[in-house]
Amino acid sequence: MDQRPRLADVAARAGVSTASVSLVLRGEPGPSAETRERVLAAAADLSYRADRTASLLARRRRHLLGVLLDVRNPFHAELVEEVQIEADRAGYEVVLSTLTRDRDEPRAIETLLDFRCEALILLGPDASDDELDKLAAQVPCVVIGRPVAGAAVDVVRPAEDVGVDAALNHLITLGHDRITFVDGGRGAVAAGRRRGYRRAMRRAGLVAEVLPGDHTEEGGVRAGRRIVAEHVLPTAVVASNDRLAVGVMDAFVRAGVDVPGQVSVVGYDDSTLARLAHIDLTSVNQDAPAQARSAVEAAVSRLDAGRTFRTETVLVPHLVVRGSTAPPRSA
Amino acid sequence: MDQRPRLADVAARAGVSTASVSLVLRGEPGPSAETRERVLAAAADLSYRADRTASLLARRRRHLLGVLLDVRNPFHAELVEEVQIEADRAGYEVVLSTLTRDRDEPRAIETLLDFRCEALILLGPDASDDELDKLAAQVPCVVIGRPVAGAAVDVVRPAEDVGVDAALNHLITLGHDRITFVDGGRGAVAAGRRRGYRRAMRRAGLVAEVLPGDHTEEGGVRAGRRIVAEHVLPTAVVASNDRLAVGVMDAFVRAGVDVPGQVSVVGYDDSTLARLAHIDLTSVNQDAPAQARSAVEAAVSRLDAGRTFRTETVLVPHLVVRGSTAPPRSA
DNA sequence: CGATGGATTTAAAGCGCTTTAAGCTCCTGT
DNA sequence: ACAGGAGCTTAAAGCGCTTTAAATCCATCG
Repeated sequence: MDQRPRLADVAARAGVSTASVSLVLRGEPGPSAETRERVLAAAADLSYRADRTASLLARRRRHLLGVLLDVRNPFHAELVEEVQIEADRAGYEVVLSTLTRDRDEPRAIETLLDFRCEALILLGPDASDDELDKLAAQVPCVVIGRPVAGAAVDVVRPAEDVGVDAALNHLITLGHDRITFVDGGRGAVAAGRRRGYRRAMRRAGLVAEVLPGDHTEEGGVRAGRRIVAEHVLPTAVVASNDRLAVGVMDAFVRAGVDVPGQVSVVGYDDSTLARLAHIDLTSVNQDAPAQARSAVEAAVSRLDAGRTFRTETVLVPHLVVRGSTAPPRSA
Repeated sequence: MDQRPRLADVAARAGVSTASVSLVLRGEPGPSAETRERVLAAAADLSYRADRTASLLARRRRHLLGVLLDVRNPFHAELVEEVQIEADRAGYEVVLSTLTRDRDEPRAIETLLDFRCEALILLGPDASDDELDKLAAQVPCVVIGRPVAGAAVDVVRPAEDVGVDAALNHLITLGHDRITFVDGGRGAVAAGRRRGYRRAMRRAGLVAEVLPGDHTEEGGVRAGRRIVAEHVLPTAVVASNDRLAVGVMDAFVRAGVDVPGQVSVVGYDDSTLARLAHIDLTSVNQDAPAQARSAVEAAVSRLDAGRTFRTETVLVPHLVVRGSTAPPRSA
C-alpha cells in the first residue's frame, strides 16, 4: 500500500525510457505522438503522480516561491490565495511559511530558504530595511504592503494617500464639510493615510481634524465616544482602517447616533468585515489580486527575465461605496 | 552569490567525510567529540544550512505532515499555528495547502500527496466520508472538526453538545429560564449543538425554542430582529456560533435592547470576534491547541508507533464567560 | 547506395543529502 | 602474539526525478 508508482514503473509499463516519460509528463517537446499516448496511458493506468520533492531536487531550477505570512491575518489570507493562483499560472510552486508563537519572522524565513525557494514574497514583514536588504542579497525578495528603503528589495504597495483621497472626494461630492479622521497610529501605512487626509482637506479648503487611534476596534470605540461627546457632530468620519471604523460605528449605535443618517463613516481596507451585511461599510479596496499579481510578476521577472534593478509598484486603490455613507442631513 | 554551501563543502573544510557531517548536523550518535566540534565550526563558518528538499528525498522517511486548510478561515489559522508547533516538537515538518478560487479540495490534497506527505491533517474537509476513506487507504488521515463515518480516518473533534451544555448551565445558574437558541442550519456541527441545547433544556425542565439561522452575521441579524419583534423577550439567547451571536447583538443594539441588561447572549467558538473589547461575548472555547495536539499525535502514532486502528478524539470544550451574560433583570 | 540531417529515444550523470556496510585503529583478554 | 571487539570514519549506493550528450532511426539527397 505504501508504494506509489515511480517514474520507472510508468516507463516499464509504456515500454520506453524514464527520460521519455519525464518529457511527456511535463509536456516538453520531443517525444512522438505515439510515445506520448502510450506514456499517458501507462501513467493513467498506474495513476502516477510525480514526486515533487524529487522533481524539485533534480531540476536545477527549483521553480519555488516562498511566501512569508501571518496565517491569522485575513488580508494575508486573501493575498496568499491570489499568489497561489498567479504562481500556478507562471509555472511556479508555492511554499507557505507562517509566523506562530514559537516561530518568529527570521525562523519562518529560514524555513523558506531551507526549501531553496528561488524568491521570497514577504507579506508585511516586520524586519528592518537593513535586514531585508541583507536577505535580498541572498535571494530575490518582494515585500508587499509597506515601503522599504533597501536598495535590492522589490516593493508592491498601495498608494495609501490616494485611497483616502478617493474617500474624501466621495464625501465632499455628497456635500460633507466637517470630516474627522481617526488615525492609525505610528507606522508607514497609517502615516500615508493621514497624509492623504490632510492633503485632500487642504485642497478642498476644509479644516482637518485628526483623532488618535490605533487600527483596532477598541481604538475606534474610544474615538467614537469622543466624537459623540463633542457639542457638534462632524458630518462624516474617515477611519484609517476598517476595524477602527467598525469600532466608531459601534460607539455611534450605542449612543443613538444614526449612520449614515447623522454621520457617514468610511473605512479603509475593504476587509471581509466591511462587507458584512449588518456593517455594510463604505471602504477603500486595496485590490489584493492586483498586489499578488504584481508581486509574483516581480519575482518572476527577476528569475526568468534576469531583471536586476529594483522595482516599486504602487497600486491605486479604489473606493467601494456601501451603506455607511449618504449626503449629510442638512444637504 | 547564488551558490549556497553544500554538505560536501562543509566536509571538505572540516576535513571529514560527508557522512560524518550529516551525522553531526543531525545530532546522531557516532562521531567523536572532536569531529563534532570541527564540523560544527566549519558549518558555522560557511553558515551552512541543509537543503530540505534533498534531505527529504534522501531520507526514506519523509517526516512531512500535510495540512489542508482554508487560509481564509480564522479558526483554521489558529489550528495551523498549533499544528506547526506540535509538529516541530515531534520532529516533523509541515506543508500547508490551502483552498483557493482555482484550487478545490481534491486539487489541494493532491499537492500534499505530491510532496509525499506521510500523513494528512484535514481541517474541516468537505469531502464525503467515502472519499475520505479512499484517501485514508493511501495515506493516514486525520480530520479535525467533524465526525467521519469512514473506518480508517482518525477524527479529532469537540463535543459540541457538551459545549452548549456548559453555556446553558451557566445561564441557568444565573437564573435564566427563557433561553432561545439560534440554530446553525444543516451540517453535523450545527446538529450537535442543537442537540446539546434540546437535551440541556429538557433536563432543566425548560421549554426549548429554536430559531432558524445559518452561522453568518446576517442570519444572526434576522434572528435578532425576530426576537425583538416578539411580545415577550427571552432572558437569554444562545447562538450556534459567534458570528450569529454578533448578528443578534447587533440587531439588539439597534433596537435598543440592552445586552446583558435585558437579554444575555452566548456565542460558540470563542473566535477572535468574541474577544473584541466592544463585543466581549461569552462563548464556548474549542481549545484549538488541544485539537491540534491531538491531531498531530494521531498522525505520529500511526507513523512512528505503527498504530493501525482508528481513533476518535472528542475534546471537551469550556465556556469563557465575558460581559454579554449577566443575571436576568427580574432575578 | 552511402552520406546527411532531422526527429526521436535513451543511457547515464547528476541534484544534495542519508544510510548502510565495510574499513580502520586501538584495546582487551587469553 | 593474536582473535575479537569497541569506537569511529567513510566509500558508495541510493532517494525519484531531470537533463545532457550520444545513439538510433529513417527519409531524403547527390
